[in-house]
Amino acid sequence: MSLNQEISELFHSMSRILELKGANTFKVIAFQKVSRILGDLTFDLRKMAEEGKLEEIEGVGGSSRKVIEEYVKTGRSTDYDELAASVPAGLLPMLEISGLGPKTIALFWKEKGVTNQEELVKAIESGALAGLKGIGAKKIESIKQGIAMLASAAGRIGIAEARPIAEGLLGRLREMKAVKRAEIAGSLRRGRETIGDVDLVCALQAGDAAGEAVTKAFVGFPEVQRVLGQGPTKASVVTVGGGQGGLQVDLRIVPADCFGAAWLYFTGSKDHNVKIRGMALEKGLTLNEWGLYKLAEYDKAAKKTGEAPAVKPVASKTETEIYAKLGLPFIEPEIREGRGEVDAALKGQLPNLIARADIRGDLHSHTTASDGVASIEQMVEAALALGYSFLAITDHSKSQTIANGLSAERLLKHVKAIHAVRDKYKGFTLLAGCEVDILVDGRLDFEDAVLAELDIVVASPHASLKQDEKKATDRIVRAVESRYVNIIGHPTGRLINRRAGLPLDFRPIFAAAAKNGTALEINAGYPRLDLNEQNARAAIDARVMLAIDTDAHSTEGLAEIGYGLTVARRAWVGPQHVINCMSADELQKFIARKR
DNA sequence: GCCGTTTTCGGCCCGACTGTTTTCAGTCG
Repeated sequence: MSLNQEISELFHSMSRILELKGANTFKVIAFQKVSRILGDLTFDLRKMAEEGKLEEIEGVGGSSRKVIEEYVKTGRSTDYDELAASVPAGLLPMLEISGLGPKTIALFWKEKGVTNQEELVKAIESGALAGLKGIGAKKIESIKQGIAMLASAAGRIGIAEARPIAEGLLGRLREMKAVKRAEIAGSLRRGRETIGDVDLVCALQAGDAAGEAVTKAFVGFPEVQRVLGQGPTKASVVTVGGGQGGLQVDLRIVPADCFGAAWLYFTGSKDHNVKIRGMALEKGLTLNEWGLYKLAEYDKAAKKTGEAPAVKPVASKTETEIYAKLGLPFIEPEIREGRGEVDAALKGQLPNLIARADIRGDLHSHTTASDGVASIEQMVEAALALGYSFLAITDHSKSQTIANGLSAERLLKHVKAIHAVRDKYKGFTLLAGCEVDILVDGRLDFEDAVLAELDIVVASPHASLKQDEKKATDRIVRAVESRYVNIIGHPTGRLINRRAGLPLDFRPIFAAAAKNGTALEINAGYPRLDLNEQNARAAIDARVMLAIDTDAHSTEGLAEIGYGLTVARRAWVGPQHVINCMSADELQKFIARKR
């Protein structure tokens, strides 16, 4: 774990302990914010600490600065140690139990001596908790369910697993007459690589007060395994699919006139919402899921649960309109993470995010020559159908025996075959390449003389992914420095929720990549998505060029670039950062410059 | 704990649902 991650987790733990101790909520939130911001940083905290610049980080004040400085120097924090000693360590994991919050955990601890989850289960079974103030039979039952759910939950599930489930439910909602519009919100809309739950927002037809009927139908959909809550404006369920314990889906229903406000609100992130709500207050406005209102009018207006307040909003129908009234341009959902997007928007410095139309070709693909299922011609036809002007065929090298990797001899024959196909497609640039293995010590799987015959080289790590940081980093740097390597494919080799991948120190890698003109790949294939968004953003900050490739093994695979673009957009990447957005000529120059 | 061209003190986003309540606390998002 990197130093930044360690300190981020330290602050997370401190915020949790403070929560349990019933500390001022805003102090809890302040530490949570520090934790999140430090976790997202693209630069090293040690350097910031040494230069005395910690308080320049938004959210870091005097107290947090001291904690960080001490930790950087000594690897510990006396503030944290004191806090940790003040509550039983076993209480912290109990906060993960759904339906059980800090107040109740503290109550059980102080009144019944419950200090961990095991003791909680015993206390429930023995009936020891009955009779405590505010604790009835239903509450006990809900805690029991929460414990069972936690035990069966697989944690956050991947975006590619969650999206089909969400779209299935959306389809059913959209078929209902009372429903005017239904959309995905939350972290799924923002495109996070893993999803804790799915948020859906649904607008009713004008004048239709059928919210109750919609939630009733929703909780009865065949995908629904369990109903967690249900009212006229919202419902919460667990679906059958989506990991071992099912996937939680929250539906929120609003009148059509409030759709923009609700969509904005439920898309989040929480940090983004807090920021723009603060801006609203500064302008004498207040923003909630119903709309943006003049504060004075809003305070006086009649309000009923589940209904828009009885006052005309300043804006509410579309997100664009609400942003505009706050003095902001539209902010793309992928960057609504409280990572400086609102300040950038205010300064007119929002990034021009890369879009599907900017992609002119794919530089990492496989054919039947190794482990793909399509021929060279079929892949070219598929690329043409996508409107691409170039494609690189990059079959595996010899070490990948399991993937039918090519020997030098087979590779050179394959190059000839690719060039023969190339000559048939005028105006299209077909590159003969190879996805060459980066061996354990950073050498490549082919001699330079072989690589010199190729139009483009993608070098990727496939084996020995459990090296220590030093070895792994040296290995990748060596490949970056090779004059024949144009792209490092899936640099860490991680698989979301399955394999951590190489523990790389990216700073020397970025420095070498920028200096040598080697691009780093965002592999668009799920569950790779490697580089991830943090590393991709740090890469462009370090002036490294990126490639976004599908690593397609079929013609259909070539079309699946969406999640790669999502990672890039979340990393504030624009077309100017990505070699797949170059013209074929510029790309050839980018490759030639290195040799 | 953090923050500031209205503020160095006094705010900090806010609503829905549940359960245990006779008017609200806890939890969640």
